[in-house]
Amino acid sequence: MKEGHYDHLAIEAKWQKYWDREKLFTAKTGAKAPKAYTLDMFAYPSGDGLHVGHPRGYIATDIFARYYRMRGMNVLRPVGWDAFGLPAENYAIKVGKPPAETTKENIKRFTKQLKSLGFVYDWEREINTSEPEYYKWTQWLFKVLYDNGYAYQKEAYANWCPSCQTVLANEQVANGRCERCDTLVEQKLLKQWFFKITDFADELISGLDKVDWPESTKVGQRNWIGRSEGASLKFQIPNSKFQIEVFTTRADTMFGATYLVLAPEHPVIKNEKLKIKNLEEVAQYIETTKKKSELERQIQKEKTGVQLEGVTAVNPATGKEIPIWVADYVLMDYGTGAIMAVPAHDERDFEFAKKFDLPVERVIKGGELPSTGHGQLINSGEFSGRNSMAAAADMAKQFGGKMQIQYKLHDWLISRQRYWGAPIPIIYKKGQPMLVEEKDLPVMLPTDVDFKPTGQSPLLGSKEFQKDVEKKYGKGARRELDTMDTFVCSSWYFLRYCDPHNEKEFADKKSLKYWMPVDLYIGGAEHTNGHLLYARFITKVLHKLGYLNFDEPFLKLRHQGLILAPDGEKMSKSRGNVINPDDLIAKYGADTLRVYEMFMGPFDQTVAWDTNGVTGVRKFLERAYKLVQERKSALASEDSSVHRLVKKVTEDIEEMKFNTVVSGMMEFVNDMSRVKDGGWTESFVKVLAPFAPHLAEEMWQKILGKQKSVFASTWPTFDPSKIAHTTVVIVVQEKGKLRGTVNLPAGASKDEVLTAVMQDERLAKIAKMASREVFVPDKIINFV
RNA sequence: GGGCAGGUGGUGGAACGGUAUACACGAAGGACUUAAAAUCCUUUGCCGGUAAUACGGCUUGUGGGUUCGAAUCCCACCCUGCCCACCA
Repeated sequence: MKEGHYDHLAIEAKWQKYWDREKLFTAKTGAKAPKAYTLDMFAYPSGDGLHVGHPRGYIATDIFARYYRMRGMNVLRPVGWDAFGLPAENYAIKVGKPPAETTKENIKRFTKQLKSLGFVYDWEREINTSEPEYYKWTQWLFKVLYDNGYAYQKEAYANWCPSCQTVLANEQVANGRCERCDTLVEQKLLKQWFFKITDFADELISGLDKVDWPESTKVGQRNWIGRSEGASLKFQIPNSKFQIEVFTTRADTMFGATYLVLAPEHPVIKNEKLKIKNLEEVAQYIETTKKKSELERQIQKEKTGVQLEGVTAVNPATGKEIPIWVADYVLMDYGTGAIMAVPAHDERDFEFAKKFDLPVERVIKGGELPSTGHGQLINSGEFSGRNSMAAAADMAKQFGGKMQIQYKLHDWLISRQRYWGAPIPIIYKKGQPMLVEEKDLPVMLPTDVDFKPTGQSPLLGSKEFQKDVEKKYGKGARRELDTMDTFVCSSWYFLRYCDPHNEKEFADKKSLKYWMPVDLYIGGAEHTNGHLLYARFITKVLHKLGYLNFDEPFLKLRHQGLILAPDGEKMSKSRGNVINPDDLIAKYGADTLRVYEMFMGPFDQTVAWDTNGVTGVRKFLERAYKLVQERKSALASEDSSVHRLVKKVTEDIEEMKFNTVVSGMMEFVNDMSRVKDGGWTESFVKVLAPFAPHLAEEMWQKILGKQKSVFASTWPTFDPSKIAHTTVVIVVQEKGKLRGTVNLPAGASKDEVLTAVMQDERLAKIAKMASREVFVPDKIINFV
């Protein structure tokens, strides 16, 4: 057997059992020690298991949990399963077993994988969103929202995925396609349940100022919420009772509005009383846009449209009648689904006007058309001469409009026509919805269901589901058949972790007060406009209703970077480039995998997997193991290198610069191999411990002979006075170019440095030729 | 089109006003071995120069600027990745 080799399988199994037994990471609610709530975005237990990319974030939180523990903090590091939802259900359909069964199997497999990586989760707090003990409170949450007017039902166009056979929230549609299966999404008019997230739009924006999150994530949320200030204006259709309401951020350009444009879905078009002369042509246009819709909207943005013949509207500013068009560059989703077109000062309107030869009226002085900036108003009646920015509000008011704030954010559509989710706790009686009473929660998800999606809710055929409903709620009572979006389940799970087994409340106030908010949250950046927004919204609702004493759930958020396959592509089963952690753990050990993933590159950056790099890390661990064995009994005092190492590791962990922690430890081991001194071993094992916990525990207890876990020890401190080098290398430069170095005791004066320089013939020559020199103590002397 | 993050050896990256290329991978050579693997040792930015040293020059996407000194700060441009995208 080679030197330094260790039996990772035996060592890792042994210490994993030991940590379980010792319960070192069981969180204690109410303990005096400062709390550290360290959280991963919980996993959905898919059929594929973990690939090597998944644990990257978990390794980081595990490092923090162990590090905080050693710093004497009361650590909460919980684990659970986002078990409801489409991926789990689709997998179940694929293998032809009920999702409850496959989910259980998958969780078992995931659990084994997570344990094999040596993660110290507090398994006593494990939760599973698909179990009644959990979803009872998801349903309770729905009830709280409904009772307070934050949950409502409405008929509206909704994103329908024909493949998943369900509606989707806006956040689950990307480029007009279903985020899960990439199918083109259709618009369907349906009666659905919504959460009023738009009520919190402003708070969701302002709250971002008080959290420590990546700037890109904050920007992403602000853009998604899409707040803009403007005015709502009304355009009368002559000789009718119809008015077209538009939203504009540029009320100041009203005098330049030469036509109106309606979105194809605009309801007024369907009204027969409008007497559109070319109704057939219009209907045809609407039909074609519906078909092409999202697909052709990509980059080819050639404007199309049809005029509503025989119909005009009056511009309230000019009093002139202007034409009305239908065009798909106006979206029904945003504002009122209608715009006033100002071709002189808007690029899109300009393009449209050019194509269809519509009049262009300049109302702001200067610049080539279309000019989109502000400036002095012209051709604007009594407003001419004023600054456009300052005049906007006055103008809107003058012509019957009002100032208004508009958001891109829509209310959150939470109904799903799928089986594997929490049932919505609603009963219909004579078509009227009413809440299931709290004492009757949870509404159990039935098992007598063909869970394959059909477009109808799979719960439709269940007898079990409707059993006893009439007995409780009277004749004709029927349960709501849709289930909730899984993002509802995951919008509050971090609260449940504080008190996961509570049967009376979603979590008791004391536990919430003690643990929340989450101190460090790590997960993927893809959740920016989904989970992270929803979780903040739910927190704000519960805060407003007095259930919580904070209104931001995650104080510090960081995203781990993606790990790509060695070919530089995303890992996926279909590409066949997936690297499985199980194989690596079997061959090299969990410690090696952990350290390598932290060593690969900056934590938040995308990196490609390189299995060759893994062997380098394994070699490092073996060298370290061998060295600790050799030096354990050497008598010596700690020298400056170990103080420097402790400083570097401590500071870099805090900044999440794990890659340099590892390289720092590697350098240290390389240096120490040349020194016979052994006074550093304890501190070294301690700083290694969060990264390679099994090997460090082995070193600590078996080599250094300690009786207790290394994680029960205290994190080493460093003495700044011992860090300074006693001798320093001073760089000698000529006009900034390196010419040589001199070695001197630290703190040498300029004269002492000059004396040293003069002793070197070559450097002395340079010094004599210089007119002056720049001296930086202990660093550099530059002759100019 | 907009926003954000980046561009440093053959590769992942380090340094983020003060010796650029730490650490690791890969590659080359050597030791051990019948041999291979493993391990250990040495070399490894580019160009010139030399028998080999010595020695010199160049180099952090491109071009400017600030500075005694710039990968690092400022300006302009080019390229890559991610997110958003006809949002009125």
